[in-house]
Amino acid sequence: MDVARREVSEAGTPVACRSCQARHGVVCGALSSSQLRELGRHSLRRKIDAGSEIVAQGSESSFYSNIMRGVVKLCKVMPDGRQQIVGLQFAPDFVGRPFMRESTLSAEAATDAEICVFPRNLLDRMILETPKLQRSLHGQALKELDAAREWMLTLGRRTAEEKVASLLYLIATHAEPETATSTAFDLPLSRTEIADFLGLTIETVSRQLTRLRKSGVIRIENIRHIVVPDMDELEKKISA
Amino acid sequence: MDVARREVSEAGTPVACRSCQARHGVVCGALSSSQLRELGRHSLRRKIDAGSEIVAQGSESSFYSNIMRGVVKLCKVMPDGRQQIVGLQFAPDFVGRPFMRESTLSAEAATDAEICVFPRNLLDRMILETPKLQRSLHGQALKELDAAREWMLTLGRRTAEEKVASLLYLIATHAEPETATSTAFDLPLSRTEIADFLGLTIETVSRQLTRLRKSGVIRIENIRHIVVPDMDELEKKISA
DNA sequence: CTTGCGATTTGATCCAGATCAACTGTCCGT
DNA sequence: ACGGACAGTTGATCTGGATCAAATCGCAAG
Repeated sequence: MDVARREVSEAGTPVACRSCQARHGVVCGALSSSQLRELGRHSLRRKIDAGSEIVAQGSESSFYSNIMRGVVKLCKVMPDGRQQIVGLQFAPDFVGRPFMRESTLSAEAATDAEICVFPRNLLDRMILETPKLQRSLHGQALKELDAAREWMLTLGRRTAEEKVASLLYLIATHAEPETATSTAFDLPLSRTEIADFLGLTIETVSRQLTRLRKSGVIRIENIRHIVVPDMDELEKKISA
Repeated sequence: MDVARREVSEAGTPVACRSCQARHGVVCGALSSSQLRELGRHSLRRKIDAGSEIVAQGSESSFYSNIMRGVVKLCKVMPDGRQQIVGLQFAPDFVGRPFMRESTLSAEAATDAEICVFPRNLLDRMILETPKLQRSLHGQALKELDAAREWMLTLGRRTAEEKVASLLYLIATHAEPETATSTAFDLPLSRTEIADFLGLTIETVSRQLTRLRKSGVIRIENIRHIVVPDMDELEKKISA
């Protein structure tokens, strides 16, 4: 038994995979102690710089991960370069597409992040053996599906101002308490990324942001930090 | 044993739920004979007219269904009436949202359809008891998630012409062989529904359709029937 | 402190798609 | 055959957001 693992067990915390340790994600929470130990033996905690790719679109990835800290964006790009962010993931979400070899999208760290990486083969086997894990991942897939469909409404039918308000609301709601209260938070995305998430250009994102600022719904403390004095006012801007 | 069920067993086909019979969906294919018999005892085959609602947005539905025939559209509507279709489902897809009481979207028959309806409680129990079923539904959820994200790219980044071409391609690819070859098919959606799926107005849908017709990519045999002489040409219009 | 460079904001103009308004089927029921 | 009610098409015009073009900000390197 190596040092890192012994430390965890001896500390009295539940035996966890070596790299996730106490911070259980969608995966670790559904495993038995022995599975956790086995997964831990083959997993690796990795720091990822903002902007670097975790999985490339069209590639065959041989691993899955759990987000331990930070924000991950899921992107699709067209051959001519047009880009659409199709999802944001926060700790402790699972990143990967079970039951499919090739990824149809890329996963990229939006902020500096830490992820727990484990081998695809091993987890695929565990999913088959562990109904509770299957259930857990099924649950996350359904949650992501709900979010994707909600965003389809935003993309297809909301105005630019409503789109920007929707994004701010999403971030305010999902950002980690460490970096945010419900009324102030750091934007994990650049203006370009916001535009690619909302199906807009950076110019209209910028304009709508100053519009919301001038109407008193938000304060822009600095380029990445937003204060929302009254969440109800923000919610009204979404008109839903 | 009632007549309908005896007929099925005696015909030598695998014992199936009474109403689905030989046409197994995502659910029936994953159950044991005895489960199939139990589910069959509590399920009901229903004919649904085009346009009528299967599940209402915001309601607590006490049943799930399997599509046996026809096309079902999943809709979201905003308080002011703006509407977005967030998915199309074809036989033998499963309709419902496991693990959640209240539906965040409505499911409505786009064409005349037949569905196999079964009680929520019973299926929820079976999911818990039957890893294979969980796996099957997990698979469908992931498939829908992929489709939703692909459509997010369409909604956010494609032009009106590309959107309409994307829709035609989707229908050509998914329509049932009975009503379609790869190059000719019936549209399961009205112009209004197409507009609500693509985030456009009916007028631009109509204009882009005649544009595609005039450029020779499609023929409009009648308002609901499309012929695609060369699928590659259609695919080019999607630019992806 | 200055310079340089990428990110953001702001301004001026353009245009794809929305809106408004006829017009044309098509399919009823009488 | 006729009329009326929809569903779809086509045309004219308008506009929200895109595009093009400068500022301005922020910040790291010298």
